Amino acid sequence: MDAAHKIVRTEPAVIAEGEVSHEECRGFADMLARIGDKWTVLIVGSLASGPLRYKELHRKVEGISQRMLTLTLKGLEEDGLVSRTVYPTIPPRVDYELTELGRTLIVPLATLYKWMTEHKGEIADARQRYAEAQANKPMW
Amino acid sequence: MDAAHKIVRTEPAVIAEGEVSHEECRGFADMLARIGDKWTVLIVGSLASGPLRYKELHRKVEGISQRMLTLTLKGLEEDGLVSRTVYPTIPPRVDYELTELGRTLIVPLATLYKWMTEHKGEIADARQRYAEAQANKPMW
DNA sequence: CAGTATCCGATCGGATACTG
DNA sequence: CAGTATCCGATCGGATACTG
Repeated sequence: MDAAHKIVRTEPAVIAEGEVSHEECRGFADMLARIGDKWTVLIVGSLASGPLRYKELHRKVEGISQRMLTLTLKGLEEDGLVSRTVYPTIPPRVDYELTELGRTLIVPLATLYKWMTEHKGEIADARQRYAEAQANKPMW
Repeated sequence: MDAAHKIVRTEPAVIAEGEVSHEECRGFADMLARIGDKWTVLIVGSLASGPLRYKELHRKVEGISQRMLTLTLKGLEEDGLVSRTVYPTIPPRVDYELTELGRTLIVPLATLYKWMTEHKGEIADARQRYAEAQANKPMW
């Protein structure tokens, strides 16, 4: 059925100027679920300056629960963005570090971060205007 | 209490090389919840090539429910990223269009998109390696 | 056409207690 | 120290029916 699927796509290449196929969008959205996740970004940001131990991360990423820290790190490790190194000492020590792939992610995240810092004022203004417009709408 | 808050921050400026304060990170994370949202990105991408009506968006962003389309558009409008224009005809017509601010968002999203397309192969490989490593771990 | 309202299962994610 | 396991309320988000 994979073959049948391929036959249908008779004109695979150019879709339109700047347009993106449905499948590509879905893949994009799926990856975004990981990359765009709040804790993921905070953890990657924390590891940007060098490797950290589990507890150091827990302290640095304020507000994260053990559960979310562990789960998010597992996801990052699975995606090859973070490496996990166990030192079999007593007490045990585990270091987390960005992989080469993980370090490349810092660039687009920094771009996003820059956009946010540059436009957060405008967004705050827009929200206020929106709130006022909403408040003035009902007539009573 | 806002004043008291300010007095505490006696050394506001430089935090460290590349470091970001806790509050900044939180704001970053909060904005990410909007910007990094799956439907938000898909809608902004759909509107990148020009304004669309509600139903056109519904068709273009495959798989979105009316509920999520409406809610996400409201959020984007609230943040000033999308404008909503109502034509009081019968039947009604409503156009959604990226604002100037919304159009600036395309740049960082394109950067992220580029990163994903460039590295999705590596991520897929990493996932496979991880899955195999997991499968080989238990000894039975 | 462009929504709104309601219901309701699924996932998220914190809190807490326990473990190699 | 670096987790795992369990519980459980909160939010997410689809499906469906209805409306100006």
